[in-house]
Formats: sequence, structure tokens, C-alpha cells
Amino acid sequence: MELTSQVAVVRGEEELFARTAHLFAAATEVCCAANDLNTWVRTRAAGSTTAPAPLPARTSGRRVRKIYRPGVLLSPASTRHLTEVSAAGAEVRITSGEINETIILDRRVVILAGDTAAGTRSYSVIPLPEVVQGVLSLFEAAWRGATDLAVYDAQTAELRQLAPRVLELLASGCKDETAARALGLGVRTYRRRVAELLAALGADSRFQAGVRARELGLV
Amino acid sequence: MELTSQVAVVRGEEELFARTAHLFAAATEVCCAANDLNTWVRTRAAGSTTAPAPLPARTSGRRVRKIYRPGVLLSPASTRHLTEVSAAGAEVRITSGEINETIILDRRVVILAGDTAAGTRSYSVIPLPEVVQGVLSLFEAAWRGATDLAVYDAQTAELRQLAPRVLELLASGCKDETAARALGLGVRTYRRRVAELLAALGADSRFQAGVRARELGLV
DNA sequence: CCACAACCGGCAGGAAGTTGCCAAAGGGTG
DNA sequence: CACCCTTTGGCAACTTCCTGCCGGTTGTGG
Repeated sequence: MELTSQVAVVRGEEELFARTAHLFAAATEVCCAANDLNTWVRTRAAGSTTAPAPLPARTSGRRVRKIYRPGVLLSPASTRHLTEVSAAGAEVRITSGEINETIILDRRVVILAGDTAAGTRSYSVIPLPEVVQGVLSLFEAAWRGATDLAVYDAQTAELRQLAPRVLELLASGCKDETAARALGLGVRTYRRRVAELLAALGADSRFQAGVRARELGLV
Repeated sequence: MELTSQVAVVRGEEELFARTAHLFAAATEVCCAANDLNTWVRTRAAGSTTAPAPLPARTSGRRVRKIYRPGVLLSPASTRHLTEVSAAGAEVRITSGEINETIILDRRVVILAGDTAAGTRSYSVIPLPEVVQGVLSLFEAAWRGATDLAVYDAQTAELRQLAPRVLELLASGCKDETAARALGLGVRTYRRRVAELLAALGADSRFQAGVRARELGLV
């Protein structure tokens, strides 16, 4: 794919990476927005399964900004991963607002994550300056309104500790009163924890929360 | 693994299949119970990606009985697959009761599906006659109380048609009244459909239904 | 020792969801 | 055309959940 005004639509992260690896390799400024760690797996894993590849550390003169939803902090594993990514030099923030999952390379190319069909996700690679500018504005706005990873993490630590048991009880289908007793909490407190989980998952209903929790691998 | 009184615990369907392929190849009677089509993928796919391998068709003197939960019939793809499996000679029934996911080979070996940890599921391979007998009794009881695939499918056809839209609306987090209007239904009728979906998914709460729907790939 | 902050849990009002009941409508059959 | 069956949808009673309020408890700092 040559870098022209054409828009390319590819299916699957393998193909996406095949087409854009050179852009990642050359990029000096990367912005990334994702709902969870499953998005952009290949682009993140390329080059190394443990380092935040393909993006080298900050000392190579590259600026990397990543923004996520609070749900990623409900899992100890993904929290640990993000902490490592941050320690490696990337700037990571958490936003409670909506995110359009996207990557912006050098303020010149935008990659938008689309729908999943038949288990394969589609991506649009767009070098159009107008589109890039618009998406970049949205990213910058989200970035400004987001909270640094470490700060948000401190606030979520206790919820994260309790989250597995609450989610397990929710997934068991039992009523709040039963679940509260199982945890040794009052119903009001249990419902407070549930409300916090729903907020972290960005869910407006319990059904939606169940879907999100499963997607994030929390249940 | 030799066929002795020892119990083997393996992790991952690849390893399970590696250890039991010879048993499957030689088996003349197979009983299989699963919550969805993701369980026993490898054992089902071995030999062919399209035929109900590794189990040859009925004409080879082998009897195959499979029992599933109603949730599998909410997806056109898995319904089509099960119809093909049934047409190929396997007996398929649907039960609204609980299932312990298991395979029984020649009434001599039981394979129990265990928990999933770190994305990998554990399986127990048990040749103990007492255990086999007990699990077989449970299977036979579930089999007797189950409904033939074709009969259950006929009852589920309309719900399956509507299911994607209802599940999409549930996953969007909107209220029942909003969702009902979006579908051109009365709230009572929409709630009737939702109740039927929860029953098909075997869920006692909407959160549980959300998790199950995501697991089944319905949202 | 006291003031203050944070959290818990009981209570309660309101919202949302669950399910039964029943009248109305539509379709099929004789 | 009459009858029967099925489904819909409105209504309502009830359950479950959501969230605010408030008193009590605990911990901390001055």
C-alpha cells in the first residue's frame, strides 16, 4: 500500500500489520486509543512478545501516547502490562468517556478499528489529511480530559481486588442480597461496588456489563 | 497414556487430543455433552474441518450421541452445523437442564471439561469404572429428558431470527421501552422475547445472559 | 481530646424488570 | 360464517435494582 490519498480497508490484524509495519517502524509520534488490550494486539506484539513493541522505548526519540477505558484496570494482568508499558516510556492515560479505537502515526496516517464480522475485525487505513486532522482533534480532546494511569490506578486498586468475586457472583445469576451475604457486605455496599464496576466497564445496564466483562476476560 | 485406573489431567484441547486420538479412532460408542460448540473443538475438528470428524458417519457401525444447551440454537451458524452433524448420522438432542461438559468413549473412559485458567482449559481423562458409570448415568438421564434437535429447532426458529436484534439492543444498554419501540413491538412482547432468550441461554439474570451471549459469540 | 473525613449499612423512594391476566385481533379450519 | 387457537399488548402486582440520605463507626491529624 503506498501512502497516497487512498483509503485502504483490511481485515484482520495480521493483514493490517503486514501493510503498516513500515509505518510503525518509521513513526516518531504515535497516538493510540483502545477499549481493551485485545485491540491492536498484533501491532503491539510485533517485534517482541514482552516489550511494548514495535514501538521502541522513549529514549529513541519517539513519543507514544496511549489512552484506554477504565475497564482495563479491573484486571491485574492488564494493569501490570500497562504499568510496564508506562515504565518503558509510553504515556498512558485512562478516560471514562467514549473512545473511538484508533491509531495515529506521525499525524499523517489514521488507522480506525471497525466492526468484527465472522471473528475477524476490519481496519481502515486513512492518510487523508482532513480525516487525520479530525481524528487527531478528537484524540487530543480525549487526552486532555483523561487521567494519568498511576492516578487512576490508585483509585481502582481496591475495586480491582474485589472485582473478581463480585463479577463471579454477578455471573452466577444470584440476587444482590445473596451476593452481598456471600461477601460479608451490606446490600447497599455491595450495590455500591456493582455500580463502580458498571462505571469502570462503561456499561449502562447489567446485560451490557456482562458482555463487556466477558470481552475483557474478567469472567 | 496407558489405559489404566490412573486419572490424567491435561491442559488444552491440543494436548487432550494428542493423548486420546487413538481412543476416538477406535471408539464405537461416543456420548458427548457440551454447553456450546467451542467445547471439544479439536476433538470434533480432527480429521476434517467440515465433516463431524474424528467420528465417521453412522454407517461405519458407530453410535454418536450429542447433547447441547438451547443457546447453541440461537446462532444460525451453529444451528446449521448441528443440522449437518445430525444429517451425518449423529443423534443430537437439546436439553434445558444443566450439563456437565463431558465425553464418554465406549462406556469405558470419561473426559471431563474443567476450568479455564490463563485462557487454557483443563480436562480430566478418567478410566475408573465407578466414575465412568456415574457420569454415564447422568448422561443417560439428561438424554432421556432432552428434546430431539429438529423438534427443538422448529420451536426456536422464530426466536433465532429475532435474537440478533434483541441481543444487540440489550448490549447497547438501553431500557426495555426504548428497545421495544426500536423493534416495533409492545414492551410486554419485547419482554417476552427477552425472557425466552434468557431461558435459551440458561441465564438467571441479565448479567449472566450477557456473559453467556458473549461466550456463544452472539454479540 | 476533638474535629473532620471517609466509609458502611439501613432505610426508602423511584426506576427498571418479571410475569400473570385478559381482551382483542388475526389466521386457519370445517 | 362460526369457532378455535395463537399471539399481541395493555395493565397491574410484584421483585429486583439504583441511588440518595443519614446515623454510626473508625481512623487520622492537630
